[in-house]
Amino acid sequence: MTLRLHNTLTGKKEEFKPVEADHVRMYTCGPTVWNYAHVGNLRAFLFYDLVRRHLRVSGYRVTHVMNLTDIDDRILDQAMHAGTTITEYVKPYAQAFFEDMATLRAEHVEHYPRATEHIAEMVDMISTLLQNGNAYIADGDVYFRIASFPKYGELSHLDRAGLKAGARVATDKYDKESVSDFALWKKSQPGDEKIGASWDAPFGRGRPGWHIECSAMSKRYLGATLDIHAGGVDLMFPHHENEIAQSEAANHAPFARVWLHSEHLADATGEKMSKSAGGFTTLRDLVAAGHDPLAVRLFLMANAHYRSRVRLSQEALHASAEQVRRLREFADRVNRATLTDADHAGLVDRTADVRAAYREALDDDLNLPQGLGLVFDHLREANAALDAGRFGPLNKTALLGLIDDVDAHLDVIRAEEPGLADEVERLIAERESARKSRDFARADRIRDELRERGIALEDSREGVRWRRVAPTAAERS
RNA sequence: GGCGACGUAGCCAAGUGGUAAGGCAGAGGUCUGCAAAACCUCCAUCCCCAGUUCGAUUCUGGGCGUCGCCUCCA
Repeated sequence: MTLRLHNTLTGKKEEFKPVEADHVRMYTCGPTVWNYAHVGNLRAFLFYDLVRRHLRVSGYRVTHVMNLTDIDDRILDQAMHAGTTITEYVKPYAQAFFEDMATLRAEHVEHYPRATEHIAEMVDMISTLLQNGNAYIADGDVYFRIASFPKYGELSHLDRAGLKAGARVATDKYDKESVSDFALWKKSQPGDEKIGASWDAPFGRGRPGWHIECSAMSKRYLGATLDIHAGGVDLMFPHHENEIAQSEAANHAPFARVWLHSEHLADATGEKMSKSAGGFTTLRDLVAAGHDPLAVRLFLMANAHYRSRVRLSQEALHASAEQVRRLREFADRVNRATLTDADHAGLVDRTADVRAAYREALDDDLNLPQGLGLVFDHLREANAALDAGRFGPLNKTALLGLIDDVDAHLDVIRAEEPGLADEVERLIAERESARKSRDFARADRIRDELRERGIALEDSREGVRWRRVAPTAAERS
């Protein structure tokens, strides 16, 4: 069982081997905090979460860095219009990002560096590039000289000729040597000082270009060579390509050994969800519409393989919610099961098989959808054994193990429920006494009442159970 | 114009050279005071055409369709 990952650099699945045997250094492109993250962004972030969780399952120690881009053209524009500084402007969105990640149960990563707090590192790297002849100053701006880096285009498999033939390469309004040279440093513009977007540098006062932050910050926290660098497919070109050029030209070392790119989330019409295009959905929108964040998590992470496009839809979200419900229902059932002396031996064996197969699916380029399919298939057999009363201690142990394995990635099963409110408990007791006296009308009234408040009751041999469900339509309107 | 991906049941989706996981939705049952949950049963021949092969959904070529990147973007 070895972990294999699809490396964009080679276009193939490769056995994963970090530089240091038991330690993985991973850098992932985080949010630009100029607005709320939309669910497409969140898909990428949850993909990172899947990667880091599975690396840990695989026995690695992980040092994971996710940057926050807190300076870029959009932020500058917005801060300018709002009449505030970029630092102030960005605050609520950075906070919202962390809230969203917490809501979606993404693990905290080791470092969340912000671009504006690492200007010194960027200035250093730009200086090096200038000294090495990989960069030049033109009219106060500093550009990377692509002609000095022959490997340029290797990641995105775009050749220079293709770039030039591109219909929409920016017109040469700057004094660049080549149209595709990109900015490392932009000289201060009139309004920049007022919004706090200007810094001193040996090559003139200004602000960093977009790409340099990732090169500088990854080096600062992880060193010159990363084991894994991940991001959305749209970052492949030019962002990641530029990172490679800057880092390798400055460090004279390979930048990232494995590149992972997650596919887009499409909106309901099938088009890429994009902030600039207007229509996009945030986590807050979905929650406000009554969707369970855990269902959103499962949908984004496991509805489809990370390298295939998915379309956001009510049906798919509902299907994910049902899957969460079934998994939790099952875990609960296993925990409460009345055990028999004899185990169901066949089931014990098959649970072990499924655990192994699940692990293999994840090891095969993180195929969580396939792994989950195996698990659901097995749930049926396990539930049948539970129904039949053939369920012993080994069965329980094995199945709890499987649940743990799955939840190591999904983290939707054992997410703690809010405590049982006293009032709910009282109403359940009340309903029980009504049922005993065969006053079913009253019993049903109580159950309906709770249902409207988002609590479903279920009667079973082991007694009454309750669980949280989406509030009914009557409740929401 | 260049590069690339995808097209599997009503919907989402995994997958393999030997006649296609799983989930949602739907139908019929078992169980239940009624429900719910759970279980049982049913529900596809994999866009089209040609080729390779004993055999292709899976390989090759062509076609049609959808989408992405080449520009800020997860």
